[in-house]
Amino acid sequence: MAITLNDVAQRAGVSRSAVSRTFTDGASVSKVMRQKVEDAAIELGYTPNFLARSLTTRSTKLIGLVSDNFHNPIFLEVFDQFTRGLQDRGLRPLLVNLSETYQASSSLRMLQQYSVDGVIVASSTLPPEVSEAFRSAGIPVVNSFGRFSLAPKVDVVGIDDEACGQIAAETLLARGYKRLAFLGGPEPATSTQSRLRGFLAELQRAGGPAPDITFAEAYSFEAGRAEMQRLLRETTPAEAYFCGDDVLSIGALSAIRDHGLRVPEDIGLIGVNDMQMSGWQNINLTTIAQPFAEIIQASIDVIVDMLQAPKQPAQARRLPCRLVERGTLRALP
Amino acid sequence: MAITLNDVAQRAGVSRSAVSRTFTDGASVSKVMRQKVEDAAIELGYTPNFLARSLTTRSTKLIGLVSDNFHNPIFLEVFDQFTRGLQDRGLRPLLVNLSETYQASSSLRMLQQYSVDGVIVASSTLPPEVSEAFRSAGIPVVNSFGRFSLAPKVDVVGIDDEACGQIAAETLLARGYKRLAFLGGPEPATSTQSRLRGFLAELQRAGGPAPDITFAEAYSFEAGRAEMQRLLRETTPAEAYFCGDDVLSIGALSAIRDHGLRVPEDIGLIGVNDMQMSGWQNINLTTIAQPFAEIIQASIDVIVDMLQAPKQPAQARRLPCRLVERGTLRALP
DNA sequence: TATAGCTTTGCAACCGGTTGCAAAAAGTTA
DNA sequence: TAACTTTTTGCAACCGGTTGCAAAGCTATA
Repeated sequence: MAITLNDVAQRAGVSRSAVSRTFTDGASVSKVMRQKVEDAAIELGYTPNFLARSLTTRSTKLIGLVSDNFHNPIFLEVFDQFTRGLQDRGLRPLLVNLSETYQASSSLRMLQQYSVDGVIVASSTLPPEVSEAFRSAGIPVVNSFGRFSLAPKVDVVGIDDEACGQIAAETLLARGYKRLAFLGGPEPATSTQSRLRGFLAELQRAGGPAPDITFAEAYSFEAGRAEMQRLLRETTPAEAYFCGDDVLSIGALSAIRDHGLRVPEDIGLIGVNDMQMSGWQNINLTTIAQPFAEIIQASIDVIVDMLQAPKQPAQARRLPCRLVERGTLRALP
Repeated sequence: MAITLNDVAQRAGVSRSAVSRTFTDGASVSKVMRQKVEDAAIELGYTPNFLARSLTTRSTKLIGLVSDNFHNPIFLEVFDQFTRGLQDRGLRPLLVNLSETYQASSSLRMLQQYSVDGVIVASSTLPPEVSEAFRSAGIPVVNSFGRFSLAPKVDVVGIDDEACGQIAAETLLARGYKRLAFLGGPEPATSTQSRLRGFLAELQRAGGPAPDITFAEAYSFEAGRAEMQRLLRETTPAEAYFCGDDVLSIGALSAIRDHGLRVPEDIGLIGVNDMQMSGWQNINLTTIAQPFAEIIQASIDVIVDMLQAPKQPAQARRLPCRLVERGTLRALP
């Protein structure tokens, strides 16, 4: 059915190896030979079978892209950039959706069966064991948006969550907010914990007051809204909230406005991520930007390096965040 | 490095075929044999190589998922559901990002090289030639969210865009709006044209007035906002706008509010899609829902059917849309 | 023109599996 | 127990490629 190497060889009247060689760069073929083969190939519409090739070359150019984060709007940007970045380097993303029902272990087996060259685990919420399992299986892996650690078991590229908390604290204090609060993402998430730690440390250093601390159920609009509704109902709200991420902030924002209060006049809000939507004029969220492009670029670089020279010791990279000022905090005095 | 069939055969003291047979269902193996092989396989940690297998079985279980729509928030939901649906059927999505810089033709060649079993083109904006190229190459293909046609060249699953326009017209008229307008997506997009046609037809049928007609540059927040800003600046706005899609509507909404007008008191707005965000309380967009889940399910069914019995004549399926009432249109009188 | 050195080519084995076929083993029946 | 079925098993060829090796073909030098 499909045209194979043999067909081309026969048509061109040469050996199979000759055809193979014209299609692998760096191989030695004379001009005449190459011409004959290419003519035949074009005539027949031949394209080499990558998977058959992978059998001997031991490289499929397939990269497993696994994530559990198919609900947060930031992931549109993340997928877009990952797929483009991989494509640009001749790699192909094999997508794995690791939502509740799917076992991490079965995804490992599956990606093994497809002989992926490497795996990118793009998630800030999956436990480190997921990435570690790939590494133990001998598959190059990088955990994008993962947690920083000094002696990581797998390569990690992410932001400096503590610095992020610190920036939030500095920003709020500089604007004269006194009663501060932390409205984090899911409490067990390591990103939540690190941001909280950085936030508290900076407040303490600056001699600021201890903030209220609560957690939303998830990094989602609904969870942010629900938690803020609860806070407005059951507590005296703080002057300003440092929220777990942008989508959560937007949920909180909607709860505050529905409660008849104004942002930033009555309550200030600062998020994390700077997803595109946060810049929309009807949202206009002040936030701490994650350098998505850099994180993704670096993750791909790490994987590509591992493909060439595997087995370097694992390393965690922290990329800096930066404040993006918009309209949900009052101005500097 | 990796454990192969041979290793297991040797360890179990049986032939290669025996091992192969224990791992292909429907093959004849005795209990004793199977036990021996399975023991050896577990001991060695063997998993069959899917790609090597595909060489003879001619099935990779790989499905190309190609899209150019990595910016519209609806595609998060779409990707989530596609990946899960495919996974549930033992298929694997190989993602292709067909943004500006990438040629459709090169993606065809690439997917051919990876011997994908089929391709899903998930886009309402890519030209039909993209899907058709796959079909001519003999690869089963379905165009999800594509344009309906009576004699399609490839299988299509989408909504009834004309009915969608009709629903919009009925809805607006029923609420007593008089000066109506159409603020479509990109003018050349076939979805835009069909919705407009349905909209106009229904208005005419009902004896309503002819609407203003303009188009945004893209299905995006910025484009919707920019076009609505222009309309507010250069024209007397209509009483209600039927917008190209939700994200465009939200852009228009932000422009209207920034202009000091209220929705729905001064201007009404109805979108298309019903993406999750449209239900957020601070957006609360009245819209016409696309049945995403059904479209995706049907698309996967179509592909799966084609894998079993290829070469049915192509067919276009239209799934019904339905009105979702929220807060951007005034109430029924 | 003979010889050495380099490049090009084809052969055959291999990558990790599957599968048709015939021989061997097991199960039935008389 | 012999003859006949049916099931299980291994052999060997094949899927579509790559690659080490040695033979063949060229070019350059003496």
